[in-house]
Amino acid sequence: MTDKDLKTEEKILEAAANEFLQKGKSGARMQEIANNAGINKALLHYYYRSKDKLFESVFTVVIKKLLLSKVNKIIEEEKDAIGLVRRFVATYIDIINKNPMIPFFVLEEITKNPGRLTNSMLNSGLPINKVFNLINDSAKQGVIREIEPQQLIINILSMSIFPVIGRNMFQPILFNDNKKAFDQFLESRKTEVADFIIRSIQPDK
Amino acid sequence: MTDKDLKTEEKILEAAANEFLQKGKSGARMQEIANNAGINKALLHYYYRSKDKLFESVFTVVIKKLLLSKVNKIIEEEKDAIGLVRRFVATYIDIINKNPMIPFFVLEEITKNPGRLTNSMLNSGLPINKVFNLINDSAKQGVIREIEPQQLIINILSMSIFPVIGRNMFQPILFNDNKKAFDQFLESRKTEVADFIIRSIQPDK
DNA sequence: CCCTAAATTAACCAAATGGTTAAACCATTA
DNA sequence: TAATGGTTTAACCATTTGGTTAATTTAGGG
Repeated sequence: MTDKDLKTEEKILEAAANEFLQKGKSGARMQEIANNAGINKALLHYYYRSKDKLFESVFTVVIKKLLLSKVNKIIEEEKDAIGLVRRFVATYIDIINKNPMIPFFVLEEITKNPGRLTNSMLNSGLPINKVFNLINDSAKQGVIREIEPQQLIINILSMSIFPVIGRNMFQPILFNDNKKAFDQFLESRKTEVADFIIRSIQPDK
Repeated sequence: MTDKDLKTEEKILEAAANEFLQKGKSGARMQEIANNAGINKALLHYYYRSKDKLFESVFTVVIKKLLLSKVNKIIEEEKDAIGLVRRFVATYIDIINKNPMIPFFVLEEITKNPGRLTNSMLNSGLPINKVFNLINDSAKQGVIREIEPQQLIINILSMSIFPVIGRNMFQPILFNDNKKAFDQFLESRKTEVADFIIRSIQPDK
């Protein structure tokens, strides 16, 4: 019982995640989720009462399980600004490459439904203050130049996330729609982006 | 007749743009568009046969009218890599700030419906080759360091576009949900981003 | 082996939604 | 002013869609 319970609930969540990630909240169809989970549609409502509730579950799982975990660890561990940039960029691009739908999915929901964040995600306690302090301290010690932490952080995130989100835009325009070339490009960015950033935050001599 | 024709068609297109920009293709409702245009729903189908056709019109207008025009001009005019970066970033961030919904709107459609690009947009003849050449030539002349044009271009676009797209994510997390502070932040990026980039592409001495 | 409670399904339902139709309206012009 | 053709509307329609209900199946414990 317990065994099959979990299996069914898990199957639903997985199918729902696929559907929501692919088509977004309003584009997703409960029937489709049921089909892909290999169950009757009524069972969806048996486990998760409504589409909204189901979405909520998927959203939480997707965010917590696939994004916040590794990131937090890196921030906690790394005490060196330059090293943090290197490790963060490499890890983050890697995570996103392996789950290319997630950033857009999260972005869509947060864009169309602001106020999502303040609750679950902000409480997830991502150690943003640590990053602020590290950037400021590193500047004071002359390891990097002075720079507003927000500017640096958003630059890093932008260059890590946006290329993947905008893949279907960039690949045709900048790579003749060559999938392999674009995959290589993304792979190379794990170090390229870090180098690009580090060059820019080198202290003025 | 002709006068009122255009007025109605225009009203529809405007209302449709608002609805599609706000809720996306699948979230948009024909009834809502009709309401906001102040007309009967049947009129929508009289002028634009279906939701798809209407969306198509909106999409084309939005892209051509609001994005490609100014950008092309800058690229055509500017012959200096550093100057191009400065002007492009300032202009682009400005355009996007004034139309913050557009990037996400375009992104959503292109993501969920790839193959959109190859037709209308790629034929719009944006002078991407000019940019490639300028970057390569500038590197050869020692004005900037060697860098893959794609890396540089995508870095520029990422840092210009993503902060606006991700506003509802960044504003709460990095700015205590202070709208004014974030507006100032975006404004300052018109020069900050250019500086950040230029520092990074300075030739190795 | 039977009883009970949870799991699962088939058949429905009501609301929403994109789309259609036939009639009314309005402006132009012959 | 009456005919004409484009414009606009009210009323419908068929389908889709999220959700419900009542009945059936399944599994485990006594």
